Amino acid sequence: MTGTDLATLSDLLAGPVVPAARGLLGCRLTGNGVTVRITEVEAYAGTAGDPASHAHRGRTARNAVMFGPAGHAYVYFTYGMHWCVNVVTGPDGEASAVLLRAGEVVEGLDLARARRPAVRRDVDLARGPARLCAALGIDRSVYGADLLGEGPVRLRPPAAAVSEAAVTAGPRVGVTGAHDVPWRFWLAGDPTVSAYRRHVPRVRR
DNA sequence: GCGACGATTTCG
DNA sequence: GAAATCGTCGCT
Repeated sequence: MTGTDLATLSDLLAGPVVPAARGLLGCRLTGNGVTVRITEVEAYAGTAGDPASHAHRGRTARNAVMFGPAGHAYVYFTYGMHWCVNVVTGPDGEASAVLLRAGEVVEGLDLARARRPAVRRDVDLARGPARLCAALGIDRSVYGADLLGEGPVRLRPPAAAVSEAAVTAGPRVGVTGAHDVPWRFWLAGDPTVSAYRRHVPRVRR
């Protein structure tokens, strides 16, 4: 993402998911008084051949917003306690999206600390998709919101341009399949990037 | 209607 | 290493 205006960002998000994911690095996401600079993302394709995507088996009530226009928030609840947020990408009718996995808190530090009482180091405030949502106060109410609009949760272009050389790619975290697809992107060396963990199936009892 | 499991985090 | 905790989706 080298452009600095909202229209450029909007156009990028309406295109293919991988460039959109790369372009989201460095963007700023503000949620309820806390702003993060996005440092780690993952791309998810729609129904076409990405078994890790929530839209892989087609449209449901939960993933419906993924099939809509780009720039809206796909928020989902997981593990019975955590929220995660995606930015919908691609043309209307195609269900691709980018999971926001981590960010650096650049505004509202005290508020973020209050929302994440267990955290000791500031770099951990939004280091992980559910942590990022907790720090920004994102929950079900944000589902479907236009992030390029003027709501309580807003996505804006980078304050400073992010060079392609600063971006590293690797396999996505925690997904059940498609370990060979390098669709996780992060800013190399940034301390707020989350740790890589392979998917581990839960043990039944 | 029922049950397995998850794009996770935290604590021991 | 394992618990916490519940919405979602496919059907055991």
